[in-house]
Amino acid sequence: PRKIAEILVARLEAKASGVQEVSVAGPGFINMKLDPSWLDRVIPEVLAQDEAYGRSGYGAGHRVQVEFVSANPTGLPHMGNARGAALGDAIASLLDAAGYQVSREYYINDAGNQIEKFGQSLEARYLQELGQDAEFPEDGYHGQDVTDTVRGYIEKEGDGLLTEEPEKRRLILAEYALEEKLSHIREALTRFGVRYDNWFRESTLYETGAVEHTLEVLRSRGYVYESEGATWLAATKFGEEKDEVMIRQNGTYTYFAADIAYHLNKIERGFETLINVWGADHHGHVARMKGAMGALGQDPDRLEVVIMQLVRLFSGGEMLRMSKRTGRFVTLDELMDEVGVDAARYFFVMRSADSHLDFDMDLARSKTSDNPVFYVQYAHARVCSILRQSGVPDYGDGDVSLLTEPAERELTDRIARLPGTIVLAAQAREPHRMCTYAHELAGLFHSFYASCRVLGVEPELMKARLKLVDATRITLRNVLTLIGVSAPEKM
RNA sequence: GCGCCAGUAGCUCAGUUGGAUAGAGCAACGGACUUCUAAUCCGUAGGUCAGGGGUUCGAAUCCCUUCUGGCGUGCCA
Repeated sequence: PRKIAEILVARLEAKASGVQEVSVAGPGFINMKLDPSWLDRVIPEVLAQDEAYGRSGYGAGHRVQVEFVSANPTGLPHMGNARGAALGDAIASLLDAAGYQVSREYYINDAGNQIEKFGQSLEARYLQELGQDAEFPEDGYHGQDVTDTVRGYIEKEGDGLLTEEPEKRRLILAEYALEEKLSHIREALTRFGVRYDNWFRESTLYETGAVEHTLEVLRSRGYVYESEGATWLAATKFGEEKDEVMIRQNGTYTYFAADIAYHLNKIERGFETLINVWGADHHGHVARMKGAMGALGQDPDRLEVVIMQLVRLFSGGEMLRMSKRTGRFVTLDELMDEVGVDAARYFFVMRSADSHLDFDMDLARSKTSDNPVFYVQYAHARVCSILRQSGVPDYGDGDVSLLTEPAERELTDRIARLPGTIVLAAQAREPHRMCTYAHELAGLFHSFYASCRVLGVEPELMKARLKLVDATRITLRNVLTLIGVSAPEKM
């Protein structure tokens, strides 16, 4: 390889393209050293683009839908949902910045079995609250929030349901609770900084006949059969270990049947790529969902599922279990109260999705340097402080070629890498890379700060450095915005 | 049993898709505030990349295998 490299280098005419020097190194690498003036183009461009800096047209308007959180509206969003929210939103933002046309969606499971269970739980609490003897379903929702909801209902609507048909009673209570939960979920996610383009209700798939239609499509393609009183999907035909029930013996559709209809619906709405962010407890669903796409005659690769490993919550050195069933879990709201939105979002995005996340509440709660989000935010605050105190009304004519210190060059170099980093992170659907980038950029700025004074140096150099500082501000802010973390001007 | 994810410094984790001497943050140790925010910086120390085979010029990264932990393997969602 070295000899080949030498032959190539001898024939390269690099000077014309801004390359200062070409050399062979190591086992046969061809190193091209850019002309120092190459970096001088960076800062003016960043200042000119401002909020658009980092964005690119890489995705060429390709239509992508990101579906995330989609927590059952039978409870409040918990830590796992919070990770999904931070992750999904950041992935969507990354794709948007990389030039894709992105739509964020929340799938509301307002139909099916769990709603039935929800109704039973509500009914039991309702009766109990009104002094009746009612048995609480074993696999019901044990959370205190169910009782709270019921109390609120009684306060508003009274005890009229005592005389209602049980089935209708459950339906009324479930509908009431569903809307209440849903509005809490919206509020919590809004507070968390997440905005959805669409909230999609599972129930509409039944109302519009989409589920039946989907089943017909599958049937016509030879993937459906009847057995033991149930209707099955021949999943083994597309490589699954066993077939799956679509319609139960009791005539109701399974979650899987509705989910296939939902994904067909997404395709029909014109999304070219579908990205779902799911918890690890759903990973068994991935292969059969992709297989079902194929069975529908769609390209399975259009569906991508980002699986995130579960969150373990530690407080006071003790691990807390999270379960809606037992009702013992930390809600997204409680998390935001405890550690704030910025720390929470940074913590969730910081780690790659396929690592387990041990969320240390005590650490996130602490406002000390142990907390990595402060390191990055502090860099931004320092930047703003310099700009605020500079007293220089206009440094637009600053000459950035005066920036020759190693710390200045390294900082500029890293600033220049934002657009490429965003594209790579978007391609890989890995927003944690942006945290790594932000942390490195902040570190380079802190080093620069320690070795190069800005204010009070001779005027021409000061103006050049103010430009660099301003470009750092823009870059830090744009990265933080991308992951949903604020960029404070003072700390 | 089978499948997915993980195993990298004392701890928590990165590692740009197979490249050059494996990097950060905490924790430890030693330095730096008359000057733009010390929530910072500079330095020192810390490694059998879980173990073992293999692929090749070259492996933390790919393949096989063993071990450990988590999750899944429902006519639940």
